[in-house]
Amino acid sequence: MRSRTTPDTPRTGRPRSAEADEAILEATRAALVELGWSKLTMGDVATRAGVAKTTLYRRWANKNELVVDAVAVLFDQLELPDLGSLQADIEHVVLQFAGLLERPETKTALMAVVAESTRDAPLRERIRASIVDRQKRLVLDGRRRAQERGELPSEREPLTADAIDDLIFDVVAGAVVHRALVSAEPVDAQWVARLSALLVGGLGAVAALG
Amino acid sequence: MRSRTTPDTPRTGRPRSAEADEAILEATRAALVELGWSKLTMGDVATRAGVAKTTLYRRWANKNELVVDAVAVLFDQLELPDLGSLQADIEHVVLQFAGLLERPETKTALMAVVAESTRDAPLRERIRASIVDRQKRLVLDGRRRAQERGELPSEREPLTADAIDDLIFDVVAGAVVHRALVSAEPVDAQWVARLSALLVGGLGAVAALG
DNA sequence: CCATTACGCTACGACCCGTAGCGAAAGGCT
DNA sequence: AGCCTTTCGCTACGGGTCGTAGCGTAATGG
Repeated sequence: MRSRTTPDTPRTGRPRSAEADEAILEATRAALVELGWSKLTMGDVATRAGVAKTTLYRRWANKNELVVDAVAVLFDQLELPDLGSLQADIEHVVLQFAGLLERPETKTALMAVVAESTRDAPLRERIRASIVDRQKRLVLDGRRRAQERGELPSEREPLTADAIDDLIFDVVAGAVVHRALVSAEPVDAQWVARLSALLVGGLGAVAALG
Repeated sequence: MRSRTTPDTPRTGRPRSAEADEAILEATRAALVELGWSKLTMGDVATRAGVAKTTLYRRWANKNELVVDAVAVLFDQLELPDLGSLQADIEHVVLQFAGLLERPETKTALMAVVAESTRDAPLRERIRASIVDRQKRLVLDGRRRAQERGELPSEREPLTADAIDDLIFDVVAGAVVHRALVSAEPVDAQWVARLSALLVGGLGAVAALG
């Protein structure tokens, strides 16, 4: 966590209510499901959480940061069990990610906060730290495992390896998001099978570039 | 075009001002550059366009539809010149698309309207018709040319061919958008070269699935 | 018991929304 | 020409949200 506006925890005075924290985040998710991003208001969230509006503003400066924190915890579920092959690992994590994007909270919130982040560097950093990096770690773990199995060669140039990791991440995450939110079509097993085949088949060609 | 709210063009009465139309769309783009999506207001756009606020609402029901129309024309620039090879065609169109996403108008607007469209089916359809389909046609043209050159086999199953088109489209568009807006890193020639190598190398593996 | 901070509550100015009502302008129709 | 119809600019309005200020009260630590 460690993300909301808590610059220096004071050692004196009444402490912040942890129950209020969780109630606010839960109320935010509920409001996202019910109203969506654009119709969600701070006053409504406060009412749902049984909390005064001023209590919200003591913790989050604006709607953007509140929603990022409310949605971020959902991405903690993402895991990468070792299924024995690169293709199986890819398919599993893609289906997991797609499952998250099916949820109405994330569907309406994720794109909205990313859109806002194009003009708000601190927000972009907050999203990166609490959501994006968590996904990216799965790519790194997947590549490491595939190398240990001998499915992928160990890249000699660390700079190139990083660039390929970045590419894979943008391709996988971007494709799933685009399929789910822009094309608005289901991320089903067949589509995932084709995507992972494309990746596994294409990785060799990319590595050959050097 | 043919997108704004003009259900049945009446043949009587004072006609709508075409100058006002263009002034409003231009003012909308300017406001997007200067203020971004979230701080753009209908009143401000009207003032910039030198037009009354009521004139806006006679044409567009809300901010979402106005912004979609204002941004859509930018996507008319996308073209697919025949560069002689599939890889060259891919790299060219990806760089073109990335150039569009670099512009502050599209950067702030595209994700925002897509986010809104998750709860607004008519808006989603409007985006699809005026923006997404225009991009997708490039994919179809590119595949047809590659087949004519003998770079790609002609798929026997039309259903499979459509599914692969969909996949390619989501992968390319999704990867570029994710790279530009989420990872917030440049879509430069080297990244594009790796992406197109991944695609060209992986297409064979996907086709082998049947 | 005192300093300090969080809390709930109320109230407030500022802003934006979307619409109504008006008189004037700009076309088509006969 | 005269009439009809629709658009235009303008003003004004109720309704809603924002983010903050001010207050008295509650909950900690020294």
